[in-house]
Amino acid sequence: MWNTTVEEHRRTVHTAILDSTAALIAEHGLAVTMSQIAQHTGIGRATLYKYFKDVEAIVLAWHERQVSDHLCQLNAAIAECTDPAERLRTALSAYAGLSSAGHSTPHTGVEGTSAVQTALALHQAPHLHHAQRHVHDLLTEVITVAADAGMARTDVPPAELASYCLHALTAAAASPSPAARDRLVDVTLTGLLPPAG
Amino acid sequence: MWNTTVEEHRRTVHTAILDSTAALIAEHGLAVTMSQIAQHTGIGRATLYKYFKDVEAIVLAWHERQVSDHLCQLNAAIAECTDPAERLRTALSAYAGLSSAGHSTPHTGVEGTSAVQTALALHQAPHLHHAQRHVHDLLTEVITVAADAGMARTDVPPAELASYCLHALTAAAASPSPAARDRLVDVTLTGLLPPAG
DNA sequence: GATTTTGCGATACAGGGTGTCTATACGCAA
DNA sequence: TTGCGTATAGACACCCTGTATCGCAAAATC
Repeated sequence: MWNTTVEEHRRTVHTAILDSTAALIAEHGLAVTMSQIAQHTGIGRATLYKYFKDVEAIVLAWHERQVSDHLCQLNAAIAECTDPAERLRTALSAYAGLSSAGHSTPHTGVEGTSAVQTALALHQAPHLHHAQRHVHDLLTEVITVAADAGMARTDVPPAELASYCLHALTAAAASPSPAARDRLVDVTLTGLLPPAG
Repeated sequence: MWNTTVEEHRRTVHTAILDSTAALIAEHGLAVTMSQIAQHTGIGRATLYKYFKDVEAIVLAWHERQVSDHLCQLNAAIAECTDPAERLRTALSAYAGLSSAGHSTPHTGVEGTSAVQTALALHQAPHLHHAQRHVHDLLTEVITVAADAGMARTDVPPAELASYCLHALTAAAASPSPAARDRLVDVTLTGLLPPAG
């Protein structure tokens, strides 16, 4: 496992731990032990404690990495869009796809993140995790731009609208059908429209 | 603790276990042990195993009871309404209030159920729990009636709309402000309207 | 190339949670 | 009152945890 330098080795082990944890969670659920993670990663159990304090820290780090990836994909998806309305729809559609991504590819060990996210939220309810907050901020910005262009309602704070979207789109995890996902995005998008009359 | 008959005693202990578990979860999060539950309930740890197989079974039973109560409150709330549109708004508003109920009254030990619900969903993803499905069915029926009356869109299956509502309204847990909750209900309700044009 | 530094694996230990077995005490029916 | 079913608590072995320690290998430095 020793590649070149020390720091790179630590980075390799770090990601290997996160990958192993993801695979174990996908197989056995949230009831993962430090022993299982160490054994699956191929390192000593005591060594694992040099990298992470406990299981929760590992799961949290893994979730953080997942959401960071989602954030990058979201940024990439809306980068090409110039029209505020299209940017908004693209963002929602991309997030809906990410929400249901885990269920379609269980082999990769990428479970749905929403369950873990809310499970962890019990302990750290007050402040959302960094990456998750970044996603919220990104969507808030997109909605604000759309609202300035008259494409979204202004009687509700954009931050609340973003929270509404993020929660509503998690329903995409229940139905992996792409058509259903499109319908969900459409319905969610309708909720953002200014009240008629 | 022995009241009258045996069966009633078992029922008393059963509810006492669920109450203790709720209190412990509200205080320590999901990391609850059988030992803690037994000690807090005032019974032997081995006795606890006669009532429930493991912690997950207890949490699941508690969640089932919570959702059942929610279902009753929903039914009571919409019972007085005759107009389909008002029935729909009342149902959504009531559910939004229930979603954020736990955070305002931590003393009662009634934590927010959404986090536990999705955390448990990791293990039993395919089939929702009985009571939760009942809530979904109830909302589906309300939406169907509203759609028949022309108050809701018909291009999306009512079941999907119900799922959309249930997920979107869980955003109410983030902001305990009643005004924000009303805005959320309004936005969610807008998503149910038929597409303009 | 030798020395120092650092990371790593293995082992051992105490503390606590888990699951099960068994003996005791009590309600209940005959 | 006697026997049966049942609830209950104590006890046992097992596993996980968190930490401390030791020896080894490899990197970093001189």
